Amino acid sequence: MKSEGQITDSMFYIMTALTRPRHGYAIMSLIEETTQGRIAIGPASMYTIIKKLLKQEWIYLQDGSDSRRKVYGLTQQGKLALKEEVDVRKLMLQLAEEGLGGIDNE
Amino acid sequence: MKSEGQITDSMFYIMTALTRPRHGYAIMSLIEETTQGRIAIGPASMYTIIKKLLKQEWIYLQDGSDSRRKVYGLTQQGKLALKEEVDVRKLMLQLAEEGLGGIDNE
DNA sequence: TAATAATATATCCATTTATGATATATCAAA
DNA sequence: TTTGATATATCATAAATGGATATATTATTA
Repeated sequence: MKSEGQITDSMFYIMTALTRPRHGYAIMSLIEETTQGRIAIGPASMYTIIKKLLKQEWIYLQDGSDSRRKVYGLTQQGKLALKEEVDVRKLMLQLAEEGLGGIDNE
Repeated sequence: MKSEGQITDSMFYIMTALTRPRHGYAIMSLIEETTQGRIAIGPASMYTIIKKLLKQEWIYLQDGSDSRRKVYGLTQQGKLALKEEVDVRKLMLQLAEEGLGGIDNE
């Protein structure tokens, strides 16, 4: 895929979870619960992506987080990036639904 | 992510494009055009994924395809898989939109 | 008609991403 | 007090991705 910082699936899911400030473990749980276990991001992926998002300044570490519960949130940049990503994903979803809807035969 | 055959972004895009039978080059073009260039899948990724989807029997090679234009389409299995994926993606999109909508402050 | 551009499939290989396994520590509950 | 849940973190490996490149065909156009 193109563009410097492509938003991967996992990044998208994590950023989505962070539209409300959450700590890492809560992010994983939310995604797993929301998708009824169909998508699960393990700790390795999680913290890899968290690091990347921090460096990119799309998320921030909330002040007052102790080492036990590190709470992250989306920065304004992060929100903008997510908004754009939502638009692209909506487009593709629409296409998929149109396609699936129109074909009942083989 | 979990489950044997996780559907990646690129797979999803390609499968979406194949809700209507298309040959490889047309798939790439469609995705690039639809997303206004924001997502582009190169030939390397394309044919890697095509192979995988064929093996998985989520797509089939249409009879009568010559070596110049190999037309692929979704199998019933493929359609089912795509449908499920659409549902999960819809859920996450909804979450993202709710989250973005609700937060205007920092 | 010769050359050029667009169409189309295909693979090599380096890079980037993702992830299972594992470690460590804290807290709650039985 | 020990078991299970919560929570962060990393290593080593596996998987996915993409740029570059090769090759062939078809269409265009000078």
